[in-house]
Order: sequence, then structure tokens, then C-alpha cells
Amino acid sequence: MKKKLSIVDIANALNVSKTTISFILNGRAQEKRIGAELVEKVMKYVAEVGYKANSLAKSLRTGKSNTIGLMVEDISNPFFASIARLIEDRAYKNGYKIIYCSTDNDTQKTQDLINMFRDRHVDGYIIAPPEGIEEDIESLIKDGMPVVLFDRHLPNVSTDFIEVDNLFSTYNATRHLIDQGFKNIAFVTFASHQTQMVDRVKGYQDAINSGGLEATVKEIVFNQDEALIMNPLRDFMKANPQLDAILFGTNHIGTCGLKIMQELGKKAPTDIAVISFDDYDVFELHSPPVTAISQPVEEIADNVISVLLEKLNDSSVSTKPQSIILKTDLKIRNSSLKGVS
Amino acid sequence: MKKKLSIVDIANALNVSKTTISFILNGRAQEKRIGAELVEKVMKYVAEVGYKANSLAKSLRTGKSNTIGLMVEDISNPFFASIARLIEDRAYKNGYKIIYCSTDNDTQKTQDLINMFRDRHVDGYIIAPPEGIEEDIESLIKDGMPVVLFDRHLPNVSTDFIEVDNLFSTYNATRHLIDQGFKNIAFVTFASHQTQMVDRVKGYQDAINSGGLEATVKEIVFNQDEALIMNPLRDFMKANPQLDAILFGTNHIGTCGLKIMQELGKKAPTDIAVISFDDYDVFELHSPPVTAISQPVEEIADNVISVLLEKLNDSSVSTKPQSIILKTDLKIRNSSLKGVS
DNA sequence: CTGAAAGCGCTAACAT
DNA sequence: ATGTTAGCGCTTTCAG
Repeated sequence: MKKKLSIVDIANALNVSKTTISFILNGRAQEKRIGAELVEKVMKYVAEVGYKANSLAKSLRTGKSNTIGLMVEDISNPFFASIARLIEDRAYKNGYKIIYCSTDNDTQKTQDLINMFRDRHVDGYIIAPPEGIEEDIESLIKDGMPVVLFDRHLPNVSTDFIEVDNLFSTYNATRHLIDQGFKNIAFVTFASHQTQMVDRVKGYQDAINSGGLEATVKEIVFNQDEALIMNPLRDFMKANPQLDAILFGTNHIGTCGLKIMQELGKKAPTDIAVISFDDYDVFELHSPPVTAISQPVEEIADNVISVLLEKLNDSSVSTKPQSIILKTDLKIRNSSLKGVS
Repeated sequence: MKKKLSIVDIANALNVSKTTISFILNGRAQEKRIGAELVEKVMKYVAEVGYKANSLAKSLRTGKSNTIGLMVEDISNPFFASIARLIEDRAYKNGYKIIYCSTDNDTQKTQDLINMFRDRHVDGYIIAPPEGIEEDIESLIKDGMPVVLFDRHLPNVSTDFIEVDNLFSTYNATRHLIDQGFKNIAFVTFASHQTQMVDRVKGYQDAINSGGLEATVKEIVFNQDEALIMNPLRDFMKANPQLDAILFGTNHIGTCGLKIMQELGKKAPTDIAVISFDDYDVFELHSPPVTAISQPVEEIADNVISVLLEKLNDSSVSTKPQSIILKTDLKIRNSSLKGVS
């Protein structure tokens, strides 16, 4: 029914050249000194018939698609879901659409996805990069595509990124455990060479060293299948009854840890004190509430989108890449307090 | 550097017409009886130089964008995030990209979003529709767009939808509470006329009636700002100390309910038994674990995507719209068992 | 101030 | 079996 009408249709209907229509529609009437009455007439007619420019044709012509590609690790992870939500809002508000995908931290998959995005002519990229993707990102940048990394960065790639102070975050959390008097503190995390993960381990180790304690780091290989995370984790916890505190490196592994503790009938903080990276409802509502390193998701999203929009607008001005490091907040709750039950 | 090369570039390089290239690339070589050696030569060259068709141009020409528009209520809600994740996977596997957005159940926003999607020439729509969007959806369908609704449907719009058996789910959950011996059972939900919500209330009421008890339904106006959900909820719970059980209508409100119980120092099931719609980690890990009505997210996603792909493929065959109703699973945990502490 | 015309990269009738 | 050519709907230079 709503027969798609094109710019020529409306040009014909009004007996004007389509060029003129195009100028008017793009707000260049002033500049082109087009009669105010004509402008009004056109605008009125356009509104009346509900004409909408075909964005595909426009994109083909202009090379801009008004689309941003967003690549997160896993959209169903609450941390990434919240960020995606916030970015989505800001992007739509600025006339951009988001095409998203989950990388699963899989290099091959991410490469395919980047190609897909290129294909689609997305105008900009927001990426939480997996390992081994350096070259692809670099080639993107070399081709002049605006790229903003977040949550982590690639040490050898010079581009803008937004992340939190991971090193201090785990240092601080570990110090908190030490100050509470815990002696056998483990750090349990996913095996990864990503910057944020490396920093988190280092922060833990620095604190352990500063306290003259012994470090215990358990790295678990990430897997989509939760059982394959639970099993090694369970084995580890059973094999290390001497531990009196655990710091978990991500919300996902922290949640798995809590499930195991529930299974084994271990209570925090009496049996084992617990802290996890990334705060969310599960930790807040747990009994006892779980101390967590809370990332400023809003701030992250805001920074990501504003840096990207900046690059999108002054494509010419190639300023120094910005590295924005945000502070986290250690939400101290009962799970890490000695002498609380 | 990677100078975008077009189909003509490769046609020239090989001294062949671009039509031939186009046919070969689209797998119509057989059909067009193009020489096998030529085909191979072209394929080889294409792979070598890494030629990628410009999907924008292709879309403009063919009218297909290989994009699906996905509209959920809120991508940061774990239920929708999981579904989105699953749909994303299936869609990519079938060569479709997903453009998504959160409607916030806001009719106006959803209308804008639908227009945006139309603009973008998405090939199909997956929508968890807010109230008042009937006309827009109908116009979409009238224009021949494949539309699949999920999580709820629009009673007066005849199209495919996938949802769960909401009525039986809350009926069953309420019966469970009654069987456990609870007498003052409230249903707390978001104020909404959406089908799934109406059914959930009705299921509760049917069960209450069947048990000869008195119904207490509390509807809370949805708001982005969590405090505006917590406040009326807190007031309600304080004002109704006689309640010995509450059934929450969604995971979000269930989570808020748990937070309030924590604030007020109320324990389930001794002070108040609790069941919530939508299972997730929070409920599983809570102390005590919370009984929840678990929706089959994988099945929902699978059905949604296969129905949509079906419509995308036989656009001609306009079979009867399918209504797929899936079963939920009442995961009984300690929060709803009498005589457990 | 307004219009004609040349493409953006691709597909598909319609030749040949 | 392969090439010619006309658009898809839009923007933008260049002429009036």
C-alpha cells in the first residue's frame, strides 16, 4: 500500500528538479538560496505523503551508513549487556544504529565479524578485542576507520581505548582481604593474555607480595559450556582447603564460584571470604552480600560513545589516541569481612 | 591501502564482462553455462585479491539487506539478553545480521524504531511488542514484511508468534504455594495490558479461586529508575504483613522484591514464601534458592528464528500464521517450601 | 537560485 | 556462453 515513493516522485509531483528537493531535504536550502516558499511547500508535501529517503541509496552514494559496529565478548553477560544498552541509547540519540555481535573471544570469529562489518560499511567500530586480533584492527585503522576499544586494549596497537584501572582494582581488593586478616588468598580467573586480565593478576600479585603472603593463581580455560568451567573450579576448591579467601577475576567466574560454594556447603566469609570483579544483582543479593569491584558502566559507555562520535565528526583531525582509564569502586560487603557471619 | 575494488575492476583485470563475474559470484555459472575454467579462474582471482562485493550496492539493487531487526524490551534484562544472544548466533549462521534495539515498552519509541528499521530495509522483524503498536505492526505485515512476535502477542493482529504458556505457568506456581499450605498469596507484577501479563494474572487468579482463597494483586508502574519500583513495592510489603507468600510476575520485579526483603530482614520461606517468573542466576544462588518459573530460552530463540527464516525464504507461500506456545518449567527451590529454613 | 547529468557498485533483462 | 545496458535512489558538480 505505502508505495515507496522516491525523490523523483516528489520532484515530479511538485514540478521541481530532484536536485532542489535533495538540497532542501538536506538543509542546504539557505546555502543554495532556495526560495523560502518553495522550501516550505516541499517540506509540507514531504511530511504529508510521509516520504522517507532510502538510506541504502544514500549510503551507497555518500559512503556513510550511519551504523556503528559493536563487538562485545558476550551480549548475554550482564556487564556487556548493560554497556551495550547504554551505548545503544546514546547512539540512537545521535542518529546511529548499532549492529552488534558477540565475539566469544574467538579470534577467527572476530575476524569474520570484522569483515562482515566492513562489508556493511559501518562508519565506526566499538570493540572489546580478543587476543590475536591486532593485525585486523591495525588494518582497520590504516584504512581510516574510526575504532574505539574498550574493556581492554592491544598493547601494540595505537588507538583510542577506554578501560578501568584493573591493576589497582585487584591490588586494592586484595589489600582489603589482607587487612581483614586473611592469609591464604587465591586469585581465580580465566586464562587469558588480554591486558585487563594480565593487569588483574598483577594487581593481585603485587598486593600479595606487599603483604608477604604466598600467591595462588588458578586459571581456568574459558568455555561456553558452563560445566567445563565448574568442574576444574570445583576440583581446585576441593584440592585447596587451606584457602581462606578467593578473589574472582570476572563476574562469570565469580558466579560459578558461588555456585560451587553452595554445592559444597561453604559459607562466606567464615569458610572462605569472597570478592569478585564486576558487580551485579547476584552479588548484591547473595547471602551474605558479596564484595565486588564495581565498574562504572555508564561512564565507560559515555566515554566510548563520545570518543567515537568525536572521531566520526572530525575524521580529518587525527589527534593523539586517547587512553581513558576509569576508576572502579570496591563495594565492600559482608563476604569479605572477618568476624561476620 | 586496500583500495576497495569493485566488480568492474576484476572484470577488467580478467578481460571478462562484469555480468559474467556477477553470475559466477552468485553461483549461477551452471545455469548460465559458463565455462568451468573461466569460473575457476575468476574464483581464484577473486580470492587472491580479496574482493568483497559491496553489500550496500547489492541491497539497493536487490531490495534485500540480509538484516533482521530485533526489538526487545530491554537488552540489559537477562531474559532478553539470552534470547538476543541465541538469535544472534542463529541469524549469523544463516547469513543475516541483527540490528537490535530496546523498546522500553514505549509505544512512541517503538514506532520510531520501526520506521528506522523500515528505512534500513531490514528483511524481517522480530519483536516483543509493546502495547498500542497494533497498527504499525499491521501496516508492516500488509506491506509484506515478515514479522515474528515473541514473549507476547497482539490479540487483534494475525501474525506468527512464539510465547510460553503464561496462564498455566502462574496457575501452576500458585497451586504449588497453595499445596504447600500458604494462605495469603499475593501476585506482584508490572501494570500492563500485554497478553503475557494478563495471562499471568489470570493464571494466578484461577488458582486462588480454585483454592477458595482471597486474591491480592499489586501492580507497579514500570519505570527505568529502579527507586520508583522499589518504593511502591516496599510500601506494599510493609502495608501487608499478613501475606505469607508472593508470586512475582517478572524477574525484574522479583529481584526488586528480594532486595526489599533483604532490607526489611524478611526471610523466605519462613516470613514470606517467594516465587518469581523467569529463572536466572540470582534466583538460583539466593539463600534460600528461589523457586522460579523458567522459560525455555533456547527453544524460544530456535522457534523464533526458524519461523522467521521460513517466511524469509518462501515469501510467496502465505501459510496460516503459526502460534507456538511453549511450556515453562517450575523450578521448585526452598523459597516456596513450607517448613524449610 | 535551479536543473541536467554523472555516477556510487551491483543485478538482470535483453541482446549477441 | 558472454557482453551491453538500464536502472536501484540518492548526492553533487557544473551550467545555466
